[in-house]
Amino acid sequence: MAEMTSMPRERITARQQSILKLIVQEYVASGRPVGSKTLTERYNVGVSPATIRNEMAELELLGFVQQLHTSGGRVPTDHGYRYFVHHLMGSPELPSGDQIMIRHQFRQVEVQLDQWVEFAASVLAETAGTVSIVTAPRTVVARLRHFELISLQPQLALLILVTQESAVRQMMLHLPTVHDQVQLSRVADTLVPRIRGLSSDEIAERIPGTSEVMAWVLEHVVTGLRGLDSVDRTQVRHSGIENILGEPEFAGADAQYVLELLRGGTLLSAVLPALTSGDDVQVFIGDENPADALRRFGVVMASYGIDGEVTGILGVLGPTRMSYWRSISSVRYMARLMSDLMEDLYSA
Amino acid sequence: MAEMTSMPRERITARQQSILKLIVQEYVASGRPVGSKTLTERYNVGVSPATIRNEMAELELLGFVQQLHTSGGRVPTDHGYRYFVHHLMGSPELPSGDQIMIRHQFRQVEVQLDQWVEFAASVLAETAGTVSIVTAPRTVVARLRHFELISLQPQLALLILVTQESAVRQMMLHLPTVHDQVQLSRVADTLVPRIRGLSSDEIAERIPGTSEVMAWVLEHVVTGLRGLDSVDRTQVRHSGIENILGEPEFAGADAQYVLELLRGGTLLSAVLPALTSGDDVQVFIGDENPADALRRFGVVMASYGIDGEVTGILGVLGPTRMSYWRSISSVRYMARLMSDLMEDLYSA
DNA sequence: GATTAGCACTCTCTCAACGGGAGTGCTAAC
DNA sequence: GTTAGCACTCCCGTTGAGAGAGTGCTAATC
Repeated sequence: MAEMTSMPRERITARQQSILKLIVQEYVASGRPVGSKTLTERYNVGVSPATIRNEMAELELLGFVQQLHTSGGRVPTDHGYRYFVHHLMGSPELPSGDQIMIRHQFRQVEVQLDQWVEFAASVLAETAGTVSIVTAPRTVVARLRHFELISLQPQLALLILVTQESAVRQMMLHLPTVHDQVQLSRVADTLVPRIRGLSSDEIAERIPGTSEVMAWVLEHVVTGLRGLDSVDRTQVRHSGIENILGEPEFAGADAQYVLELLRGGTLLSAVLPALTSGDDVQVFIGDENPADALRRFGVVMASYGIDGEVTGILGVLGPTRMSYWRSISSVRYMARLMSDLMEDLYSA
Repeated sequence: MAEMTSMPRERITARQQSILKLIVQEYVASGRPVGSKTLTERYNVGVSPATIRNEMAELELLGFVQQLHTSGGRVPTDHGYRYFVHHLMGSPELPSGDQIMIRHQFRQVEVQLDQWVEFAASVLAETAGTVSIVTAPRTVVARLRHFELISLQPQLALLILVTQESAVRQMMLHLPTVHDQVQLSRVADTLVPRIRGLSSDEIAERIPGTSEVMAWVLEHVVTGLRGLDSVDRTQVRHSGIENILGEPEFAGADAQYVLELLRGGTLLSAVLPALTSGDDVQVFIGDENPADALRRFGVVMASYGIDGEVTGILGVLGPTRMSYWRSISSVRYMARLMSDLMEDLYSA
């Protein structure tokens, strides 16, 4: 079964192709094994059930479909899905109406990274009709653009960091001594030009040789920047669990399992290494998944952002019996949209 | 059934009380109707099953318990739960070990409102073992403390608002003309002292009579402040859906219903008007719920914050058959904790 | 030679029947 | 007032029959 991960090379006839296509479509829609008779009834293939049966038997021999029980209908194998995705599905593009609508919705949202990530997750879940997951983009290494100090109480200040990539972070800062807004502004005005454009490590080297407050502030600037270096767990959003609760595959306990996958980070850490930086969508079906925990699922993922600068990951997770057309077109479009948004933010 | 919302006044004997208590506890734990025999087997009541049966018949007459089917075990009624909560449960307090642990965890989290709200939701879900919901605190009316302008691109700036209550909001600002950081800082320095302490409406009146950029900036300060006036939809967090997925009450489709309640805001808008500002936890059981949509659930809610200044709501939602002890103690403690955190922020 | 009609067969799914188990109310004895 | 015993009720898991859908095979047809 290991060599199943390679692309199928078998030649099958045009009629077999169209039958396979119908089986996949029908099974995805109904969730029940597909028989020869239902096929002739529901679609107008030009041939009789008997002919379909012969072709089905052949398709089964080649490993594209499978019988769950003797004399039950056929169900696509992972292999069959893969063939469908590669050769029969066509090029999945979201209807341009949907594209415009989504882009418009994003204009309504407050221009802020957090919001985008969360919103992307919910839009993706809805258009794909499955569970979605989106990580906040991660810069290779965060560099400071600006920071501000705002006095909240005599010994408590708000520190606001802005990176080159316009990621923003706020932190409370308990000060060692009493300072008012004027003093704090002076501290910021002095420090900012000296550390602009530097990474956390570079700033850390310069801490010595400044006053007590300044050292204190710098120290927290460094920790704050460090936090922006790596993917933050709270910055991974998922959405759309309700979409799979109805599916027969996920009766009760299995939905819990999916939540585990999403929340525990299993999905991400499993998929991450397999995600080549090739700029298109990647599809993992059943057995092909890089982790055993995902063997029963279909996963469609893409990275977004600007190569070498900021990159994030987004994608969907569903039963192997999912609409790959919807999923792929949705993921592809969302990745493109998020990349565009990053471009807007980053191009200085 | 409407008068059921009032507190039960019936006098029942001490033995009936302890039997009712056992029925509630056993039913909450097992989920199956409780019979006289199981009770004597599992707990050592000093009497025989027959006696228990007599007492149960009496309890049923009084409306505390109910038989779902003839000759099935007994199940508490909403009335019975209410009596249990009021008279039999004792005073629910989280074990002090848990209290310390939770408070400690909050120290680890970044000091930021968003984070607190999200974290509170997840902690509450876990300790209560149900679905939780937490709203961000809302100020009666937001008043500006400070704002900053940070240049991102020649015509794009980041506007950071800080309210008196230390709520922070960032917004992207497309500028009508080109400005650099120095110019923007000057704008901020000029405006801040003139509008400090004012609400959005008060600032709106002063817009005329300033330069083009200033008017532009002020306009956005006003919209930004307005956003902080009201509860933001994205600022309502819930957590713990996985906790109810396993329960027999929520096989499949019903879990979707709960998600609807949480996300659509039905829960909040139903419970909000009924939440008197009395500072303790409020419990709605089944029929007592202010909205029909919640009739099958138990809801435990409390408001937190500082009266008249900042208030938010938090609570849990579960099947009527839920552990009210756990829920109430968790909600009570979290409300207290969040209030303390608000106090720290607000006391200037 | 490919296609199709017909047929016997297999397997799942639904539904009714059934018996064990748990619980009840009642009566009579303690 | 409490309890043992008993007849009765109802749920629930199992079983078995029949309907429905699907299959493979063979023989006839285009």
